[in-house]
Amino acid sequence: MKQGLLTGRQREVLRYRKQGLTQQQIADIIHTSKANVCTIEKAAYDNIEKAKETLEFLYTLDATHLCTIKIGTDLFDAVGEIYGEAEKLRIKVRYDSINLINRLKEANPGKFKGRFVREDVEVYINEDGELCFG
Amino acid sequence: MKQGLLTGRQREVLRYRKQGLTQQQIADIIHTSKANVCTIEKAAYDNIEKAKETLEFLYTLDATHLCTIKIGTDLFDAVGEIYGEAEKLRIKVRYDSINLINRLKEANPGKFKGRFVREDVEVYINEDGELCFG
DNA sequence: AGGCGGTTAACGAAAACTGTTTAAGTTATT
DNA sequence: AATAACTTAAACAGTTTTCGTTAACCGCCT
Repeated sequence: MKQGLLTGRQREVLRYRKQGLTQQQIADIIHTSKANVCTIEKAAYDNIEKAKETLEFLYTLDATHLCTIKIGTDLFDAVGEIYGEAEKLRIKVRYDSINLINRLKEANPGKFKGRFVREDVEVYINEDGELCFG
Repeated sequence: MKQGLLTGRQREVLRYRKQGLTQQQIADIIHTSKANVCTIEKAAYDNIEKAKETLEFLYTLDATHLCTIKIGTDLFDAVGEIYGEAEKLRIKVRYDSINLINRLKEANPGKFKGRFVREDVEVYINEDGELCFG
């Protein structure tokens, strides 16, 4: 039923969508509700997103540990720490402060509350200055 | 904890492995057994494989439905059917009989028993003669 | 033979995922 | 304004993953 991340249902829906069918038309064909088709389609795109992120991680696996942002840290201090540590390694970070904060928040939304870090965040950097968080 | 397909544990193990540590060394660091490190690493590679397959599917999403191999069909008849239908569409299949059978079996091992099909198999083809099965 | 690196199988518990339905909400088109 | 297309959220039951343990197994090396 499953190849890769996508269930049989999800592949089915994506194919019909590629053919230009509406969610209602697909629902009729596969004998379910249009709401369900919507859910399945959404789940499919979530899975595709996950697949991309996974391979993305592989490409940044050559990164080395830069520092740990401790719980309770202010985001602006975290940025300073990251720049400081990167400088020690003589690596130029690929992001300015603003983008760095955005990347931090996007990487793990649950770990941040306003300006503060709610859980330790590991920071990794590769020789190109690309960052990733774990 | 999860980004993409990989759990935090899995990313952790992959990073340490990239640094050249043995499973036993990693087990000591993360306080578990080497058997567990092995399992986690294997699961990580399974997930990476899944991610690749998922994106692979996306690239073949432009395929159109070619035919349905009905349950109980002999594999060799299935091959004939696929060639026949492809010819109707004036598309040259990218595989000879042998490779076609291999691709069929690999695509969904559970659906085949010896020379026979145990479950309906949908066959799709794109304009390059590339096949995929659902 | 014994140590080391790696793998596998079996099993339990907790967590996450899947397909559905129902119901309420957009947005776009006519 | 009305309809169609689409989105979202909550809740459910069933299934699958994940992490961990224990114990056994293989190949290689000195």
